[in-house]
Amino acid sequence: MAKHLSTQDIKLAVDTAIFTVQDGVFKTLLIQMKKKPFEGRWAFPGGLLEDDEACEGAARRILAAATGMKEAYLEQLGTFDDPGRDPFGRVVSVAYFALMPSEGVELRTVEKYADVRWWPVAELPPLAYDHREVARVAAARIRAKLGYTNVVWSLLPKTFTLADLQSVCESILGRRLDKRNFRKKVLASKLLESTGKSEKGGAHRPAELFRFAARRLAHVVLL
Amino acid sequence: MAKHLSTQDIKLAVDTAIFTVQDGVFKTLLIQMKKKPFEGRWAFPGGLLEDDEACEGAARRILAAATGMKEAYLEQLGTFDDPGRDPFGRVVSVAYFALMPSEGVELRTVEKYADVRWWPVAELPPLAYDHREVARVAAARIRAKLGYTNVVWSLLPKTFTLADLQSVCESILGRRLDKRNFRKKVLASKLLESTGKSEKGGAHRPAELFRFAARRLAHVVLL
DNA sequence: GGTACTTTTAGTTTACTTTACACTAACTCT
DNA sequence: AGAGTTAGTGTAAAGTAAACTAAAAGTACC
Repeated sequence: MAKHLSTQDIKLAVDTAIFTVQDGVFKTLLIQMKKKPFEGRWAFPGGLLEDDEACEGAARRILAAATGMKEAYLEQLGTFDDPGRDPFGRVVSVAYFALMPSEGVELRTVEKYADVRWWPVAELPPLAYDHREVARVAAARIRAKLGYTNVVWSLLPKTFTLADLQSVCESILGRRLDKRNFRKKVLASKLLESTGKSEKGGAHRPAELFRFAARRLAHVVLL
Repeated sequence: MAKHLSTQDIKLAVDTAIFTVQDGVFKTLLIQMKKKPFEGRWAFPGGLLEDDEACEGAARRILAAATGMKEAYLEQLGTFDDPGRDPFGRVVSVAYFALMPSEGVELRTVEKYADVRWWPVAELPPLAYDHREVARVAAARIRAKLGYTNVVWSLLPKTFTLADLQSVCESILGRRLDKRNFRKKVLASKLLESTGKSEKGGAHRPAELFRFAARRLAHVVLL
């Protein structure tokens, strides 16, 4: 029951929290803001929703603008709408999270921002708006999802070794896994197929290179 | 990068999908619409977000208006924003789902709606907007959540028998569970405590009445 | 060219978890 | 008192998860 007519002076924004694993560290992309009152503060990239634009489309737009990559796993995280979250007025944010391999990404600093960087998820700087909460929710979702789906493919390049795969899982979970049990489970899942090739280069036995049989989200118990 | 200034003629609505289990059937509350072009169609109750109102508050307001109940489990489901979802214009809907016991609920038909009814989730009528999709996502989330949390308390009255609890789980999952294994797991979880009383009334051995030790969301494997 | 070094690869045993399954107990109604 | 109905209980078998050690295949160095 509306007591007063809703003027709906509410704006809709989309924020995209982009995650990767780089050098064995679970990281997220933050931009450094220029405008007050958040001058110098870090935040997830985002922007207002354009007319007739779908939120997911906006999230992809933001993703491409920041990384130059179009291929990434993208999922809606949730909507953050605390009336006090934005000092400029009532802005409701639909947050998405994206997962991508770190290989071949060149961060693009655009005019709008002072800087763009990958930050270890475990050591984030103070964030603008309610982005600390967004980060918390996103990391929890990703960790959980790793356990009951095969999303991890979205963080790896086209081919990879079992050690690479295990390392990515360990980085996100923040704990070590048993190598033999890990290999057993992953191979038994039939999600991977061998490329026949192997990775040369180290002073050790070369590792077989695998690829994912299908890069589509499926529910599987992997860990 | 916005090509044109965002006029943001976008409106924000909140819809609340309310679920219960009644007579062993998993049901959801639908209202019948009066206004065209959805005249006669069924939909989840909802409405525009008021200024300075938090989405969750709006969801609670809608919940109370439809059922008279204030106590219910409430969780954000997701935001549905397909530009074509509402024929009246661009309306983005933040959807919530609620779980409540069916005992003591009196549905209130308000002026705004032609009718209000509980509908079996398995046999929904044609729905307005994209509410079919909302229903699908909500039911999937509830079923999944039943497996790794204790949300089921939100569907039961203060005291209940183990048979009641099992019946509610079965109704939502849509499959039968083994009585002895179910009792074993539930009792081992330490989530329940006995009230000491038992349920009289049937022409059979009376069943012990239990209550939940804590009515707070926790992660537990129950099924 | 041989030896030391490093990482990959593979299988078994043990503990635990899950599933399947059938009878007795307690009460009501006639 | 007997028939009918639901509540309440344990055990064995199968499957899943966890712990654990040694050989294979390459490179680097001498």
